Amino acid sequence: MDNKGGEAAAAPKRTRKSSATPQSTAFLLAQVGAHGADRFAQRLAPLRLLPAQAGALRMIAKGADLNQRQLAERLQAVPSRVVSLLDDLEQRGLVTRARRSEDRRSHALALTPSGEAVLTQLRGISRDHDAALLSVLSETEKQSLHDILSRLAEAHGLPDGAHPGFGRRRASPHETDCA
Amino acid sequence: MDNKGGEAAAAPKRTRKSSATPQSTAFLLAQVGAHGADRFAQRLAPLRLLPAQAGALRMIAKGADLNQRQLAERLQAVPSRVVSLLDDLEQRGLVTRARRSEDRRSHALALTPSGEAVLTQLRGISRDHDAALLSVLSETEKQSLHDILSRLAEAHGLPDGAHPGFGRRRASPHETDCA
DNA sequence: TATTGTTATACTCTATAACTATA
DNA sequence: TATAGTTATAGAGTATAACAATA
Repeated sequence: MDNKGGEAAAAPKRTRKSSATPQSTAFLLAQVGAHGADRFAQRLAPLRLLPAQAGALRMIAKGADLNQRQLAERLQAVPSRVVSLLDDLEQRGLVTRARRSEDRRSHALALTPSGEAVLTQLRGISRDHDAALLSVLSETEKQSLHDILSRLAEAHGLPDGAHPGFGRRRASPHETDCA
Repeated sequence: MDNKGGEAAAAPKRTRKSSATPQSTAFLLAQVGAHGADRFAQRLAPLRLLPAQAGALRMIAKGADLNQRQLAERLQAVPSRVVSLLDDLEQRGLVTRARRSEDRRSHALALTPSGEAVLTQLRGISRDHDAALLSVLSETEKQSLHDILSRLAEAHGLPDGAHPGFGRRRASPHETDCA
């Protein structure tokens, strides 16, 4: 409730300098990762986009003509969750659901021009977020971190672009800091 | 729903090799961090401990004679949440709440011998978890990753030992893989 | 009969705020 | 009157499973 808006805060309440027991790497990873995810969600808030919706837009842009089943799979979310995600995106004119002629059960998902525009904004936000989160690192360190994390993601079979958190909701009632 | 039990899975469904657009470092960080947190929660399940409870035990062990208000602060959780966390721990004889003589409003928290024993188990689990999560890295890389993450945690003022996820619940209905 | 998408129900969880007791 | 802890309530969000339509 104090430095909620600060990016690289200068006044932590309780520094970890004096910590006799150093935190485990896995804990730090989870801690920093979750913090970053929260900050990212806040950056997304002005666009009225959930992290999972941002992921959906990226997925749709990449793998053209996905149907909802496939999207759910790649997002690691249940189909009914994808429905509510897409209901919103479609209503706001960012995504279209088109019944396929071959198989009229399945919806081909595609971005509208507005959707593409939002995706572009999204990319900018991602870049800003990355830069802010890693600002204290040297270029070499950034590179090294990226390499290591890629290796870990691959080693653990984490599907490309699918956040475990996409399944969850993530939205504090009072996160209107940026808006 | 496929490689849920595998640690360093050998058969990812969708490798990230061919990914034309490399993931941002922040995304990878969140992705790997969340995955690790999930796995850790699973390791905790047999002990019937929530991640936040594990954090509470560690906090109580470290800062002796905390009261609930202080614990809530360090855990970045709301006081009422701490109550339910502790209700369980106390009922199971891992933690004691002792009314202070100086200020009878405040409860001095302490670990029982059973609580100490669980804490020891916890440390073992943490070590195992760390080793498993980082098994594909060289010693140099592990060191490098730890250093970088520590720097990031400090730069962003993340309080030592407090997970942003401690506020949330985290417990899928069907996570009885390990048990 | 199997599969895609949708809806609806039931459930879990969390925070807010009222409440009690101490100070 | 202010603070520590507790309780209760209300609100948000998810998954499960039933459903409708296609195949």
